[in-house]
Amino acid sequence: MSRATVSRVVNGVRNVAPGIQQAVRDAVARTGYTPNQAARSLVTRRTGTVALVLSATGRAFAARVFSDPFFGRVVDGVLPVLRERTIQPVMLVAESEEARAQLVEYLRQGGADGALVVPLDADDPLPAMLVAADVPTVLFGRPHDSTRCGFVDLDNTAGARLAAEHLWATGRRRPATIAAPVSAPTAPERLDGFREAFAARGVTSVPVVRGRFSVDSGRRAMARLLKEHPGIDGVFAANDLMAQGACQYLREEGIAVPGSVAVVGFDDSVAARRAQPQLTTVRQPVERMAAAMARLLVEELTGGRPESDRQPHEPASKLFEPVLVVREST
Amino acid sequence: MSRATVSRVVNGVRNVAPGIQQAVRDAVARTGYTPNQAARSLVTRRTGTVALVLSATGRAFAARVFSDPFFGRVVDGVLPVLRERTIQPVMLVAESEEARAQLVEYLRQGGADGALVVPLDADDPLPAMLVAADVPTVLFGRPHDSTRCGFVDLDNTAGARLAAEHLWATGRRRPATIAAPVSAPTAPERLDGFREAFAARGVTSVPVVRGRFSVDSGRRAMARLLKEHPGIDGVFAANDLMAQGACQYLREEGIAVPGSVAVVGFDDSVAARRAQPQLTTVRQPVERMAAAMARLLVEELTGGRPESDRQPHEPASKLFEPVLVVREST
DNA sequence: GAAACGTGGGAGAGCGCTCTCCCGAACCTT
DNA sequence: AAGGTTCGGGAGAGCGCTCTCCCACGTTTC
Repeated sequence: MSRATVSRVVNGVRNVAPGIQQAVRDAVARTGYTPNQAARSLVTRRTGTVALVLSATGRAFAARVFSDPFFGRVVDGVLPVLRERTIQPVMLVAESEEARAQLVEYLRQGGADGALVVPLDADDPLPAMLVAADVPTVLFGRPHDSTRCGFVDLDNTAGARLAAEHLWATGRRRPATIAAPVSAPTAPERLDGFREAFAARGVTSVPVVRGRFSVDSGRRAMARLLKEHPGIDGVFAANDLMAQGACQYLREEGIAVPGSVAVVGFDDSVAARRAQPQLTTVRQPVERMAAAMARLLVEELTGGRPESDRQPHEPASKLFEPVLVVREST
Repeated sequence: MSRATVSRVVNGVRNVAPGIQQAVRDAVARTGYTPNQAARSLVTRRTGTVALVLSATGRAFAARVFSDPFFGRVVDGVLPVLRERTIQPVMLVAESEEARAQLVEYLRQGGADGALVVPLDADDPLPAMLVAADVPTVLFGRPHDSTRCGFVDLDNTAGARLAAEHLWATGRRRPATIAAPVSAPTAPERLDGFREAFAARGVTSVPVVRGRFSVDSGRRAMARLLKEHPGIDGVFAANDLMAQGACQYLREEGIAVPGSVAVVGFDDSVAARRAQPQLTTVRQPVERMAAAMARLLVEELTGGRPESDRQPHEPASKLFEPVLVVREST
């Protein structure tokens, strides 16, 4: 029997007589034969693999990533989409500049067919590097520079506006906000959206303290806010973890939530439900966004580009709308 | 110029005249040439890649993994070791039975040179599957069955004993423990170690409630413990997150920590320092253990086995001793 | 000055697959 | 019954590297 026939059976291409098919399968099972991935991708120019890249500069890498439920949600969203298509998901991390270079090299050498990138900093150079290296790439969050690649994004401005309008509607007139770190991609939108919505209603001064997305930083931010602006009656935090921290601090200080101060979070992560009180928050459908991101990439990969008309790129993207979820903290 | 010369320059093997070397480098830079990884591994039978595998059965996969600082510490420990040797780390997850099968297939086809496995359940079949598939494997935690492969482990019994002895030494005579989920690999050792140490001192009845490694489950466990055994004066939790939850609950109920009830955690993760009060805890050097795990695998991979004397396996392993860290909660 | 040696570079054989031909046999069609 | 049309299977050419020969040239040695 020829290699060709075996190949046909294994890959399920063309017709092979059932008898022969069975014979091949038996032989495969008997000998424990495994096709060599390297040889296969050498000719197919495919690895059947997609990289999920987590990019964060600076230290305390793991602490940043593995304490926030956010990335877990991304993983949860991406996995089913890839599994369903029998694409092997591999997670890559770029925790330093060297790591980033190594990673780009790995991908351009064909380590994976494409990359799903979750940048944790707005000025992350990785997306641009990948696009320059001709790696099919889809981002979580709009690319900040002119990098032309696919992405999914949330209308963060609208989300922040939702929070502001809700606080306004429930009678809060002395708002403050615990903003994201300046480096965060979503920081400006969530901050400005909140401020502008209040400005439009005549409230021009909104105290801002930056947090670092953690529960702890939320506590500290709340403490500072309260010290510098004792009259505050409504707080919008740029994620649920910080909102949770704010609530903890307020209650410890004997300040009623939502009685005296209302708190709105962002994301609607598990933390929002787990917090005491349960958080009113702006829902970001992370899992759905991540799934969409994976689908976008898969389409680009299988997009049947007939070799010739490979446009420089035609970045597809998808936008999501936030929704306000009202619970106990407002 | 021949391909061979280029290959020699790129891989830095043998002597190549400096002039020629420069010429090659220039050409590479100019044309943006990138060697094809697939072709290379086809002949070298190496990918230059090591997989860090996270295996967890059951649902809420991401929630389990990305909310506990534990896995982040493993990553932090593994990365430097691999980076230093320019081995590309790829993280793989086995979140379902299918995923597990797919993953094993991927690795035996040569998707990576070896696997570092962190099983979250004691009865995880993955390690055995990998060993059966001839994938060089090193585990975090002693293999539960007769799987012959390398591993690193902590003396969990000794750790639990440390906690017990400390509680005893500080005058606690009515201990209780918030144990790990039955499925956790470390559950029996940490539980039995604690009980036996007290039994040796004449305290035979130690109430046990199972938690799920989360802050929340720690709170609930503490609540139940207190309700069913109001006299408790010392609690040992199987990880810091649960200890933190226990402290939170106790303080909310107006019970002084460590005044009325002392609390000891396990791991010495960031959560221990962040908790209020700061946790007395049994230190598990996760980063060092993870680094050792990576080194063990690298040695097995580069271990110069001269092809012929490939023993069935000679599993190397390394054991670590826990240390008690006394802070404010006792 | 000839033989021995070392050193840099080319030729070419694979690595293990996939995939395009191509050919023989069986099945229709008129 | 002769031609055309499937259909199943084999042969063999690569995919892009690495690595072992092997050869040509310069350098040393007696």
